[in-house]
Amino acid sequence: MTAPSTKANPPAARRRRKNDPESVRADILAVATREFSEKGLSGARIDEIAEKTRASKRMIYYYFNDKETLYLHTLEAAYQKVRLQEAELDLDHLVPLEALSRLVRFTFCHHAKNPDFIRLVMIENIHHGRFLAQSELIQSLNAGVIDVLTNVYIRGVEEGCFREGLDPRELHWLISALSFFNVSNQHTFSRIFDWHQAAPENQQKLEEHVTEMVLRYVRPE
Amino acid sequence: MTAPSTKANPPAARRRRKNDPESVRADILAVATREFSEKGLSGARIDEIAEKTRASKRMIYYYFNDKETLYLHTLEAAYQKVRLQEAELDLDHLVPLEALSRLVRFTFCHHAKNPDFIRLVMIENIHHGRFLAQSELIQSLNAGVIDVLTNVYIRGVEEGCFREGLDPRELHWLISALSFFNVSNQHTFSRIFDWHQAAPENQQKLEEHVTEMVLRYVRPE
DNA sequence: GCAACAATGTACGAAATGGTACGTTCAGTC
DNA sequence: GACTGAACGTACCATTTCGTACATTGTTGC
Repeated sequence: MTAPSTKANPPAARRRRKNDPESVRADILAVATREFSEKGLSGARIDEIAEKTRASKRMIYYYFNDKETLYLHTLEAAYQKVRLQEAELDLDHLVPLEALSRLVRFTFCHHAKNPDFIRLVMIENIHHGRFLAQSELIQSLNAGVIDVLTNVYIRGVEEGCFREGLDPRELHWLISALSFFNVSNQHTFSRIFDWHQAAPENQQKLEEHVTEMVLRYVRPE
Repeated sequence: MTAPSTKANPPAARRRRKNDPESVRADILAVATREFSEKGLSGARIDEIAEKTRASKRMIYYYFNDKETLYLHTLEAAYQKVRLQEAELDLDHLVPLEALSRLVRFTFCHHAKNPDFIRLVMIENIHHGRFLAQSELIQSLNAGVIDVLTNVYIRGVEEGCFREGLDPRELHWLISALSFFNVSNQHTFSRIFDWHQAAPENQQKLEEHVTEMVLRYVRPE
C-alpha cells in the first residue's frame, strides 16, 4: 500500500471505490516497467499490463495516452531511478585510484542489480534510441555522470597516478561497456560457453577483472 | 543467384512459374534476417516478410513451420556466417602480441560491420537465450572460438609476454564485451552524450582504445 | 505420357490487440 | 445538498496478425 491517501483510512469495510490517482499511476508504471523490460515494446501487451495492475485498461489510456507514451514514461522513470542511486556516490574524499576503483565497482554492481534497467536500454537500442531522442528529461539527467568521472581523472593526472591524454567520455564508455555487457549478454554467453556467468563466484571474478582492466588502462607506464 | 538449378537456363522469356526451392528458401531467410534483426521476434511481421520476399507467405510456412522456427533458423544462419568469417583468421604464424592485437581488432571490426548479427544476439538475450538453447548447432559452432584464443594465450605466457593466471574464456569475454557494446549501445550512448560514436574517426579511436586496453590487461607485472 | 510428389498461389478464418464510447462514482466547492 | 470535473468500470469496435484450406502448377521417374 503506497500512501493512505489524503484522509485517514475510512473504516476499511467499505466496498465503494476509493480514488487514489497517485498510486494508480505509480502502480501502472511499475507493472509496465516489468512488462516492457521483459518483453520489449512490441512484445508487451496492454491487456496484460492492465490485468496485472490493480487498475483497468481504461486507466492506462487515461494517464498515458497510448502504448508508446507509456513506454516512454517507463524509460524515463528507469533513468531517473538510476540517477538517484548514482547520486549517492561520494568520491571526492578518496584518492583518485580509490575513487576510480570505487566508481567501476559501483557501476558493475549497480548494473548487475538492475537488469530491468539494462533490458530497457537494450530494447531502446533495438528501437535506435528513437524514444530516448524524444525525451529532454533523460538527455539532461545524464550529463552529470561524465562530470564526476572527469573530476576524478583530472585529480589523478595531477597527482601522477593516471596517465595523460585520455578522454573521460571514452573512459566512461569503457566502464559502461564492461558493466553493461555483463548483464545484457549473460544468457547467450552462458549458454554458448557453458559457463554459469550469473553465479556469485563468477560475478565476483568478473568484477575483479573489470576493475583491474580499467585501472591498468589509466595507469602511467 | 545461388545455383542455376538443375537444367540449363531456359530461354528466360518464359512467364511460367519456375521452381527454385533453394533460392526461395535463401531469399526468405535473408529477408527474415533483416526483419527480425530490425524489429525483433515480436516486432517483425510474417506478412511483411512475405511481401518483401519474391515468394509468398505460404512459402514461409512451407519451408519453416511457424514464426518462431523461422526466427531460430535466422539465428542459426547468422551464427554460421560469423563462424565462417572467423575461420579466415590465421594467427599461428604471428608472435603472441601481434596475434592478440590482430584478434581484438578483427573482432571489433567484424562486429561493427555486422550490426544485424549483433542485433539478433541482443534480441535473443531479451528472450533469455531461449532459442539458442534449442539449437545444438550454435552450441557446437562456438566451441572453437575459445581454442584459438587459448593457443595464443599459452604461447604468450610461454614466451613471457603475457602474464600468467588468466582464463582465456574470461579474456574472450572482455574482448567481446567491448566489441559488442560498441554496436549494441551506439544509439543510446550517442544521443545521451551527444557524441557521434559511429563516425569513422571515433570508431578508429575506440578500436585503438579497446586494443590498448586488452593488451595492457595481459601485460606481465 | 503419366502418375506422384514437390512447390506455389489465393483466399480466408479465428484470435489477439490497440484503442474508444459511454456511463458511473468520487471528492471538493458553493 | 446540488454541482462539477476528475477518476474510474464495462463493453465494445476495427484492425492486425498468425496460421491454414484448397486449388494449381512444376518436376521427376518410369
